[in-house]
Amino acid sequence: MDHFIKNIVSLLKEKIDLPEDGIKRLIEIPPDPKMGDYAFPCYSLSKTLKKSPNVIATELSNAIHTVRPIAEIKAIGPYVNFFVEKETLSEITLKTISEERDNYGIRSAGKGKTVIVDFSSPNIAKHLAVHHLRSALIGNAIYHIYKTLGYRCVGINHLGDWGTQFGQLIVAYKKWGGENAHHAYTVTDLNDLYVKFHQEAEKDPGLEDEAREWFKKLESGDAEAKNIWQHFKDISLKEFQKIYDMLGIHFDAFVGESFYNTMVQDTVTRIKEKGITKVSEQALIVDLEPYHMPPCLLRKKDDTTLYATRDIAAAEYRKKTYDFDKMIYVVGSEQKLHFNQFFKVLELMGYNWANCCVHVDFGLMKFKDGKMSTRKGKVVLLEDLLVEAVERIKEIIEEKNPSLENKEAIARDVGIGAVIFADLCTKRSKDVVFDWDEALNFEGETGPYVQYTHARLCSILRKFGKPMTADINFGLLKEDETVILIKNLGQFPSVIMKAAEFYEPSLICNYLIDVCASLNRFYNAHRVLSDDAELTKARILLVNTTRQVIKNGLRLLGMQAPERM
RNA sequence: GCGCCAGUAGCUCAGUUGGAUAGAGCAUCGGAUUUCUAAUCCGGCGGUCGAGGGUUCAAGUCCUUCCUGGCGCGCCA
Repeated sequence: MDHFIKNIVSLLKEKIDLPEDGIKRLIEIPPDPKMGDYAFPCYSLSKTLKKSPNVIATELSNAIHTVRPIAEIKAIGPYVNFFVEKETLSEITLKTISEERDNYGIRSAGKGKTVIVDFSSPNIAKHLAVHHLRSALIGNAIYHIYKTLGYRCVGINHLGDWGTQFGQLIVAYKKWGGENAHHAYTVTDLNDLYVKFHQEAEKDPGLEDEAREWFKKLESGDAEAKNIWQHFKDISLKEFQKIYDMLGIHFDAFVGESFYNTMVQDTVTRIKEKGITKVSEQALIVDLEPYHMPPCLLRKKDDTTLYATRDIAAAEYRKKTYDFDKMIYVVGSEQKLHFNQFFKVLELMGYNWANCCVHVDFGLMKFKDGKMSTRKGKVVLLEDLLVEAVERIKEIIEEKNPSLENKEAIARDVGIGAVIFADLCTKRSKDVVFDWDEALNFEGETGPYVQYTHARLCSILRKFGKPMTADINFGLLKEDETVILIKNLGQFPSVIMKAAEFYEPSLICNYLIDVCASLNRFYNAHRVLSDDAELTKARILLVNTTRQVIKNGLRLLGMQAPERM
């Protein structure tokens, strides 16, 4: 907590020839609370003072004296260790949380600044599958994390709704679409048409030309082509929305690639005017050789543009429309090179905001025995996974808490939450191997563990049933399990800051696991409700603030915090 | 071939600006409940941190070479 560190720095700065900031940076938290609450390592001083760090630590600890709220100063090896008054620690932490409630953790670091989060961004006319999960969940979490830090956030779903494949689909639809005319079209039907097109195209290569023809019509605004394409888009969006609703994900804008179709020509002209383009093998490129990258292709030899061109146009448009301070692209790491190239082109175009663009990449999702691929039909549909997770939770509820009211809704919150937590729990950069059993295993460090802990706390508060107060005797919260928990609670704001700095939602997951583990240790060792009214009041405050922190943390991840389960 | 990412306990992973004894969960073995939800908690077992070399008082963390796996490398997105 900043409060104590400030006090420690002011004690140390009298005796140490280091800037305040330097001292502050060195202060750390000892691995074992028995050693102290904060520690100052003396290694870096030993060079200038030409003494061993142990000697310096001893001398320093003798030279400075305790002042409230620092209770004790002790040299242990090369460290000066500080013990704070537990009462003050508890009071500051718990009062802050119970005053700020749902706002605990909110900061104003981003006040007045705008962040764009470009995430999920699936291709239309295809199902959302489990490998689409990561971008959606990581992006959603980052959106919430930045919002908590006071940024104005704009969540954009950059739909893949443009390209030659829509020419193919139109051809297939016109030729064989009647077969499904007896019912409302679904994404499955579109998928079937897509597969059928590729089967037929092998026999009849003329189909590819027809498809190119239709895409050209689409590009030039042909009414029939546009109507059919719009129909595909409507069908897809309707299905996507159903999944986003299940996941509790909201976008501020669904703006697909098609939207930039009218702008790309101007964009290309602007790039050309900068004199950074050249023609190579009939294509228009930006040579990135000086930056040790392959060239960025802007226009194919048939004069049509590529996705890099559309990305540049989109970036220009977004800067103009939203005047963002940061733009975050949550896209798989297989596109790392693409983003490096495209950011470099923005820089070469002279946009000083180019370095405000960030590619937040993540490892890909694979099956145990190979890659996922829509072409081979080797995918697990996202909806199937979510439904299965909810079903599985329902069985567990039936077994453990059959009298629970509102089982459906709670199973939904817990099942979906389990999937969200499992996906966000590992660091972004790691590849994830999808395994049904693993994805649906809810024991140990999982979403249900966190939600269950939350539900138990709610249960205690219900049973207590009286108004709570932060006006308690903080001296009663003194056991080891209690103090560790309180210290954990106080770390929440800095964990959010760190998660934002590294674009790493997994830090929130790890933190919540920590808090819950501390809580459960406390829960097992001490009774909250007892005949001792003062002690009960104090522990109730601890229970309520812990509940609040868990709830706020889950919200950052896009998860619900059910009060019973 | 070149570039990027990953490699830590049997399995899945923490360990971010180099610091005190490398930590969790799962699995396995043993224990805790007259109790606020046992979807919990405690203990045992389990490690040449992929390998070698280097920098440093100090390296899982930084540099370097190599090994393994994944991804990417001009007209797909």
